[in-house]
Amino acid sequence: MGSVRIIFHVDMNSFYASVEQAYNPDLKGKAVAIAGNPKERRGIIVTSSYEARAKGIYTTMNVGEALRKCPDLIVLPPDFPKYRIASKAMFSILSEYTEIVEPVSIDEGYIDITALSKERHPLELAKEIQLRILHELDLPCSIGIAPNKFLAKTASDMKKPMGITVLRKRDVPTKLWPLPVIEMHGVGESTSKKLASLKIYTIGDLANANEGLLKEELGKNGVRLRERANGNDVRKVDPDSIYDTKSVGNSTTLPYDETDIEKLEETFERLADKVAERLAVKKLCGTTVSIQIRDADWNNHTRSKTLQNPIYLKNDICDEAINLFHKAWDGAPIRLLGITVSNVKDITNVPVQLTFDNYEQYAKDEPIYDVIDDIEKKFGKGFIQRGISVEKKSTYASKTSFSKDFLEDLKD
DNA sequence: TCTGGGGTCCTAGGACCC
DNA sequence: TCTGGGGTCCTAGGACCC
Repeated sequence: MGSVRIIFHVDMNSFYASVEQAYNPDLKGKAVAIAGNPKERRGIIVTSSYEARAKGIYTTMNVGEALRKCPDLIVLPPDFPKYRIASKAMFSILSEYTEIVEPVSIDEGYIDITALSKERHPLELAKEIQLRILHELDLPCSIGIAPNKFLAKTASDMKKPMGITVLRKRDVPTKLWPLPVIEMHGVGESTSKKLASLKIYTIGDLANANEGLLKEELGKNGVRLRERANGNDVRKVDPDSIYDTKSVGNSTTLPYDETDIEKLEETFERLADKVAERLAVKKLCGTTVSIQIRDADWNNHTRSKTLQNPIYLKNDICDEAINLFHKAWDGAPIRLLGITVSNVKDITNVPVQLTFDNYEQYAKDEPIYDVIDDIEKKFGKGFIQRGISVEKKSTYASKTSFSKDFLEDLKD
């Protein structure tokens, strides 16, 4: 039999607000909220201190509304560099105890302390970690202790702020089953409605529901949720999960619903610039470009295109995005635009994409050099802009990289 | 309560290949 | 000749989480 694991879920309490309060003690004990962009319509509350929550402030609330409800609310813009520093410090405390640390987001993570638990009582360990984070970083957190990720996560949610909760598998029928099914992580509004139509209202109903029925109505997610409702979850704590990014995107809600194509194209420029920048930081490139369009009625549309060769440059991303946009847009006012690059790979494992400026230094010893020469003889120096790729012992020209004229010419 | 921006995972249909 | 089954990739949309 596989032995029982012991997993902690560490969840920082109202993280952004707590970090602000830690940096500026004047904010302690006060109603503090972090809002996306306090002056524009996109200004919504992202996090708020417990003092603010007590006055009816909640996440996603509009800033104007929040201020009406709580006039002395201190609204701050987010300061991500600050939060990242606090986050790193928190995870570095966790990694003093074990290497099996999995950051889930900036303010929460799992650790597997099964091995450590031979020497130390898990509850004592949790108390120590919680107090260290409080004393060294001035930040409150809640910790869930359980034999798997789902139960640990559920447990950390049960007591906030500064809670420590143990949730054993044998506690599931008494502590979880009576709760409405929407309380479960992984069940949102849509799933809970679907479940209600199947007369499944509580987590207990879900745990004891017919598996075939769930599979039929909700696909594999239904089966998985049923497992979780029974307290089962075999997912490992994976320290490497943060290193495999699947996509990089950026989106923005426009100041007002927009129909002006120039403004929209400018927006795509900015989005592409940010995506390119963030890809560069992560040393990634990708083959699929998607755009997201949200109209005034909150209807979302996506369009995507998968290319032959991965891209990462701002202009390449922007061109693809604008092309997709023109194919999809019917002229209706637009509320939000987004660009995402997916199917990403590490840029160092990908054939070098040459530009006119750098091809000489890369191509010197490669057969591609002759090809470039030939092309330049035919079309003049400066014709090649990008898209000659060099791989060990093989060369190819990217389809998407040359002008139409050039492709026409190749036909004969 | 009329809603930001970052993501992940899943599904279903169609194209295409063997 | 109009007919199987399996697998992979692409696209669009949806659900969920923080």
